[in-house]
Amino acid sequence: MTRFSLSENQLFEKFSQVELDHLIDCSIEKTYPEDQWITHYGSDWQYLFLVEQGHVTAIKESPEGRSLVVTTLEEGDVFWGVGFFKEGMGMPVALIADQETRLRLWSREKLQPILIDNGQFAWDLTQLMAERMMQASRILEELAFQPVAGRLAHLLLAQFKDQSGDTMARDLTLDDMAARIGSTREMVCRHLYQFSDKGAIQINRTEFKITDLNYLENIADKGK
Amino acid sequence: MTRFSLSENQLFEKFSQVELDHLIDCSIEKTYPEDQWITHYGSDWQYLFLVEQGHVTAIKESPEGRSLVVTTLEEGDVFWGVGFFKEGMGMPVALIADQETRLRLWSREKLQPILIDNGQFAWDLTQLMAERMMQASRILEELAFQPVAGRLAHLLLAQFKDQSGDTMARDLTLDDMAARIGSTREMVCRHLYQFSDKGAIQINRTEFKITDLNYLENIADKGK
DNA sequence: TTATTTCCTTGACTTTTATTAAGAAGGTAC
DNA sequence: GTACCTTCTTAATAAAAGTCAAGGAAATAA
Repeated sequence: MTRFSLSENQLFEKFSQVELDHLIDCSIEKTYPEDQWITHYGSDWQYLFLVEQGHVTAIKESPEGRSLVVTTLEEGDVFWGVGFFKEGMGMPVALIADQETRLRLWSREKLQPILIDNGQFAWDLTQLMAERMMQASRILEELAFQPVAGRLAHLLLAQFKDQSGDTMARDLTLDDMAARIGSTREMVCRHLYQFSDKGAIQINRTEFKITDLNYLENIADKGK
Repeated sequence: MTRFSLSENQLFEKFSQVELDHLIDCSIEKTYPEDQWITHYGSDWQYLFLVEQGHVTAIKESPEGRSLVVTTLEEGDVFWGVGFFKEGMGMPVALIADQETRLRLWSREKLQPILIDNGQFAWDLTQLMAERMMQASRILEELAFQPVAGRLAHLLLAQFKDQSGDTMARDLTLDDMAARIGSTREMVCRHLYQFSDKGAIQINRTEFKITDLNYLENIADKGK
């Protein structure tokens, strides 16, 4: 049943089996069906968790209905609510299981004493936090300095660079892409066909292919 | 000479005098003249520091010459280069002393063993990091969902709300404001006079006054 | 004081992005 | 197959943001 075990994550690899067992004792295992909200924006959610199975999207939503996907969490990823660190701080994003997902959760209450007791563990956690901070920083930069075309080119490269030249099914909807770059489906559609006009990609209603990595990289690097 | 002492900062308040002395022994004190660059974007800068005196601006710059002020650090604030946590990670912002500034710096090398040894210290540091993450999150939200007018209104409120009704000197230049909200001086100027047309502020070349907090708050809350 | 520099203001114009609306293609359920 | 639903596509239009250019006010230096 376990798809992903604690010891495989960098954050837990330094623990002995006994310690791991204790950590598991302190944790809650919880399964979320597809499209279930794990926590909402603004809620005081005091957990740190490991994605043992499935897939989670962290998303910001504006009251006008626009949304921005900030990060996605895969099997083996560790994430947290800010409330885990500072009581009373509301979630800066909502978390949604976009497949059936199993999380292993630790409440602040249970884990904090262990962290304070184990400086190495706490230190390793700061490193994870630093990585997340860099992620946020990159998004910030794109949003501040890059036009939509650049952000879209970057997204295409990040997601499909390794399959460059292959014809792929369009598994991300226009809305998905728009949410990842902070724009609208229409803009994404238009820019995709613009890329196509320039020969950078080939695209139709259901599939597409990257034909000129170089061009996309140029577009993505504008403003960098 | 010391304007700000270690023990005044929340991060260090739990240490005994002996420990504080040791921390000071491990640190480097460095003074930067006005407008000096403390570190550049992208550099592998492995320090955590306390601002003992002066004022530091953390800024992102695009090659096209636009810039975005991400945060400002006052006396007593603690900040760090990402390299302090993860070797090889380049600074996501540049740091500039915008007055004569004295920092107390700890290299990763010197402080990491102390953190690993002292879980409480490491835990307290994670809290600071969580706060910074929230800051970044708020900027992200504004940039993604709020138009320039909203971001500007928010800036005015954040900076001058408490002096609402008073006539103030315009100490922030248009460029300063533009950099804080990710826009251009012309846009800022235009929106300021637009606010003035609506009776929300009074403004001339050298001074201004907030006359309708409510109006500004409405504008700032659009998209929230 | 005069010269010089920095900063503010404005209008005209361009570019980018978003909105609205309509229709078509593909997939799914019956 | 037909009806229905979702997603994609495109055009027209509007709104927002940015750029360029010019001129003027204030501050600073000589």
